[in-house]
Amino acid sequence: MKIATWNINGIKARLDGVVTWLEQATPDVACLQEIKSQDEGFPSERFEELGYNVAVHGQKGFNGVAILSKRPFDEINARLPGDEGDEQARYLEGVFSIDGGVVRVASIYLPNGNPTDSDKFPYKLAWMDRLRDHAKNLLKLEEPFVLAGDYNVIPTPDDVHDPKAWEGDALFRPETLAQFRTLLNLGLTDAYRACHYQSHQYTFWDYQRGSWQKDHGIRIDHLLLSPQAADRLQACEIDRFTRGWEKPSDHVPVWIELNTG
DNA sequence: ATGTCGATACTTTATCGA
Repeated sequence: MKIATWNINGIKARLDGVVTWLEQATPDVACLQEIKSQDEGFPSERFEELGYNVAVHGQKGFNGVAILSKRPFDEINARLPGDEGDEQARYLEGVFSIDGGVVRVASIYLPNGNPTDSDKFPYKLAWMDRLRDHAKNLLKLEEPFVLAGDYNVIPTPDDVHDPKAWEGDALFRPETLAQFRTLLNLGLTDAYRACHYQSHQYTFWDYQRGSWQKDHGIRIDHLLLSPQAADRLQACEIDRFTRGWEKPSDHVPVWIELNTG
């Protein structure tokens, strides 16, 4: 079972690219972030034509997450628990039947948090608290689950071209990295790190300053696996090639292959 | 210091968010 995540930076601007990638990569589940669309504006029909079931949690103009799945959804849960007043569309979870059980997949768009002297940074840290609490509850189910998305977290200096250049940024602040480690320390596995020892492998290159041409990237899109999912992990790869396409997203897809036998 | 995108609105240029 191939499960992918991709921050597409606007579905209206990226529809043709997403369709092309889906036809080439043929993921069973694709988690999308930053759709920047309301539910009713999301082009579900284009994906249904490709054989996908579609779940959308949208918002006008900003944020927004979706899940495309070749298997039917047994369950769909939108919104991260822990703050009823949070109106930002950043979390969507689907449950799918596999042979002998289920697999749960979440599409996550973790807050950016910049500038760090605004209320956006404490919002990011609080959101990470909520994600950790939610993950802790999911772990009690002892199911395979995958938390996939744009974490807006550079886990270590090995995941950025120039650590100095990102010093003080919300994606690389010590508080952010500590929160991310706390999440991992519940017993989750960073799928890419489990499959690759190479450092300086990126999933995002800024549109500015020729970042792509100079390979000045960061690794901020992650798939975190429960122990039951990690035991089934076969592969994890970054589809770098989409960054060289016409009208690219600033992020590229990351995917795993899970043995669901 | 700046460079780029995408979406939005009292749009045709500025603003915000990233």
